[in-house]
Amino acid sequence: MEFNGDSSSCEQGSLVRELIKGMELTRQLKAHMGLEVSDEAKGILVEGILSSYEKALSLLNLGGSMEQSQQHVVASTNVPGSPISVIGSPKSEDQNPVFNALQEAMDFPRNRKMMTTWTEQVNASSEDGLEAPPDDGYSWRKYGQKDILGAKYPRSALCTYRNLQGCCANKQVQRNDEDPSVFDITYKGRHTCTPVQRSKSAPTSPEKHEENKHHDHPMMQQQPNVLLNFQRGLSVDIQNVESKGAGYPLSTREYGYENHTFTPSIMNDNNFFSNYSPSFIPSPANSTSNYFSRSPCNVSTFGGVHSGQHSESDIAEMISAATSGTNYPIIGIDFPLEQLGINPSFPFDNQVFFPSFSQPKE
DNA sequence: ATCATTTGACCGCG
DNA sequence: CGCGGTCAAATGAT
Repeated sequence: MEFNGDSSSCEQGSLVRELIKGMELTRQLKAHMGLEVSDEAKGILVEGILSSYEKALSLLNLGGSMEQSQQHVVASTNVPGSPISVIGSPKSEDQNPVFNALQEAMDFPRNRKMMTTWTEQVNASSEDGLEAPPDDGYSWRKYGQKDILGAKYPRSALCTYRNLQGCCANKQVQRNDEDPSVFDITYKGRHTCTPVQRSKSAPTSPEKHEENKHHDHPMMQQQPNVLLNFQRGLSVDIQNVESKGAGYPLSTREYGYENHTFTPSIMNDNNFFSNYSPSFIPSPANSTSNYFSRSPCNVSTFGGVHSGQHSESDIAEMISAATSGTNYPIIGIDFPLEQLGINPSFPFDNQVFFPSFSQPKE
C-alpha cells in the first residue's frame, strides 16, 4: 500500500500543495481583478495566498534542511506581525527568500532527523484493561511492528492516513518495560490533518468505540473531543509549554499523560508554534468558529489543481490558514459572502466553510 | 468485498 | 554487520 511513503517526501508533498494552492489563489485573484468584487473579498484571497506561502515556508523550515534554508526563511518569518515581508516588495529571484528556500529545498534532500519529534508517556490505567494506548484524537494506521533489542515489548509504527489527508505525522508506540500500563509514544512530523474521531472503529485503541457512540451528528462526533483535546492539552503543562517551546497538540485525555518530552529538533519555527499558541484556546461561547480557525492541525489536503474549483478542504484551509499562525486580521467565517460582493462564480459554497459537517471520505 | 492489521523481508544508517 | 524503520503480501475482521 501507499499509505506510508517516506515522511520527508510527504512533507514535500504538503509543501507542493501549499505552493499550488497559493498559485491557484493568485490565479483567482487575477481572475477577479476586473470583476466587481469588493476589496474585502480580494483581501480574503490575498490572505489565503499569503498564508499558503507562509505555510509552505513553515514546512520548509520544519522539515527541510534547516542549516541551508533557515537563514532565508526564518529571517522572513521570524518577524512577528509582518508576514508580508516574506513576499513583500518585488525582488529578483536571487534575493527572494521564497525562491531561495524552494531552490534549497530542491537542492538538499530533507533529513529525517530534522523532523519534529517529541515523545509522550501515556498511562493506560489498568482498570481500563487497555492493550493499546489511548486515542490521541487523530487517525492512525499501523503499518509495522518491530521487536526492539533489549525491550520486552515490540514497537509499533503508525502513520496517518496521509493519502487521504496529506498528513505526514508518524507515531511509534512502545510499551514500557517496567510498567506495562505505560506506553512510550513518539511522534514524528507534524500533523496537517484535523484531529477527527473516525466513525469506524479505530485501528489502535478499543476505547475509540466508546468515544464515538455518544454522538449522532457528524459535527458532534468530532468537535467535543477536539475541544477537549484543546483544553486538556493546552492546560496540561503550561511550564512545559513555556519552557519547551510548546504548543504541540498535547492531547491528554482521561488517561493521564504522565510526561511530555519535546525533542526540539526544530525550535525556531515561529509560525508553527504560533499555530498552537495557548492564546488560541477556544472558549465554549465561540468554540465553533474558533475550531475552524484555530485548529492545531490545519487541514492541508489539496485535491489537485482544478481551475476555478476548490476542494472543500482547500477552502477550509484557506480560511483556516488565513486566521491561524499569523498576525493577520482575523477574517470571520460566518459572514454572508454576498456582503463582500463576491461574484456568483466565486467557487465558494457553504459547505466548504464548514468542513466538519461533512464526513471524511473513506 | 473492503479495509485494517500482522508479519516477514528489505533497506538504510551507524 | 546489526539494528531499527518501512514495505507489502497475507491474513483477519467487519
